[in-house]
Amino acid sequence: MTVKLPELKQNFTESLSQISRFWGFPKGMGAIFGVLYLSPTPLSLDEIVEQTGLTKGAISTEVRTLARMGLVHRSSKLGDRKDYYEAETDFYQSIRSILKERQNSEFDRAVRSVQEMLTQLESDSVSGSEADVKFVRERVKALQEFFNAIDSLASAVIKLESLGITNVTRILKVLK
Amino acid sequence: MTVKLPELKQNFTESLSQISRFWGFPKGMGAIFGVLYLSPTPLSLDEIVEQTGLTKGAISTEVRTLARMGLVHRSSKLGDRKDYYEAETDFYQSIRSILKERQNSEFDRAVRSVQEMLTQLESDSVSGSEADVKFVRERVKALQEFFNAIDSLASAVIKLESLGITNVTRILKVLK
DNA sequence: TAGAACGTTTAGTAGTTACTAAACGAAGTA
DNA sequence: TACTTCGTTTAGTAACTACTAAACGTTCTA
Repeated sequence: MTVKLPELKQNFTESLSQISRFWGFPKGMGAIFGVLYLSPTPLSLDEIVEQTGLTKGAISTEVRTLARMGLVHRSSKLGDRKDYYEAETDFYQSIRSILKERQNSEFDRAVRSVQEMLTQLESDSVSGSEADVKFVRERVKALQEFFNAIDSLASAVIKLESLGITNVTRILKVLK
Repeated sequence: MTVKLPELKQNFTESLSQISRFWGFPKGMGAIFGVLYLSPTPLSLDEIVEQTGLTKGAISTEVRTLARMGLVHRSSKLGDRKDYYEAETDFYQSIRSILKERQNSEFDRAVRSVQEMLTQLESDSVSGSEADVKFVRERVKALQEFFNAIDSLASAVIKLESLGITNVTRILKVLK
């Protein structure tokens, strides 16, 4: 038995919606990316409206954050007042932009705050029983080191300049 | 100028709350983990109530999901009816449990769904213009390969048996 | 100038989430 | 037995989120 292409496309966008929601993004974002990703040509805002069922307003705002994350690109044709959007197909490129975007975020602020605590703890400027301070210092330090490791891993991914999937497989071999 | 230890601990748990929320978990979870992580001894439910300001009910449920993720461990003393909780300090161990937990989740279902589409597309069981089908097939395939790469990376992390941070640094050197 | 074709912003809403307060159950103790 | 002392479950709520519908501003066109 055969499946019709438009039907399959719809299933695809639904899957992307779920994935989007799972990672804490609005499901509409996944849907928008989905239709753009499966479109051979860039789509206008109204075409996205038609294919997702969302309203212009919602798409207008969500497409902007998608662009900020580097997952879609906005372009325009000469002599055409519409904006056109297309999906980024290099996912590693996207990851890079997302990670850059997350820089200077609430997350980073919190991590920096932990870093400051550690320096305080290491400079003996914390009052309390010797043993207690030592214990807390070691725990905080361990967490800080973990954060650093994650951070290095992230920036390592950022540095992977469009070498694609083969690179990841290379890493995995090393891990064996 | 010096800071008092309890004050610093409180700042710490607030930072963890923010980090928790950033990753899509309730901020209470971060706070609970925070006080457990900075406690030299396992804490009872009521002690956590006291230090976080949350109610027993909330902690009861959230501590359970923390345990399921392997971030805290529940234990009990003989002749003491209370349960005691302590934080896992091997973060790589925790990551492993979290990733295992996320297996069989909504995320995985969606990914499998995409996998099924791909097999359909590759077995010529999709009706539509030749060029269109080909285009969609290639796009879906690229996404699928990306998912596989991420998945391999995840299971590679799972396999890192308590080798700690040095291992991550090893990986990073390879990436250079 | 009026009007159409865009994208954006705003006000309002349905649904969800992270809690609290309190009832509940189980298990030990007098 | 009744009384504590635990942890759990449930009902309700305040705050937030992802939207919709519609007003709005801008730019092109007649």
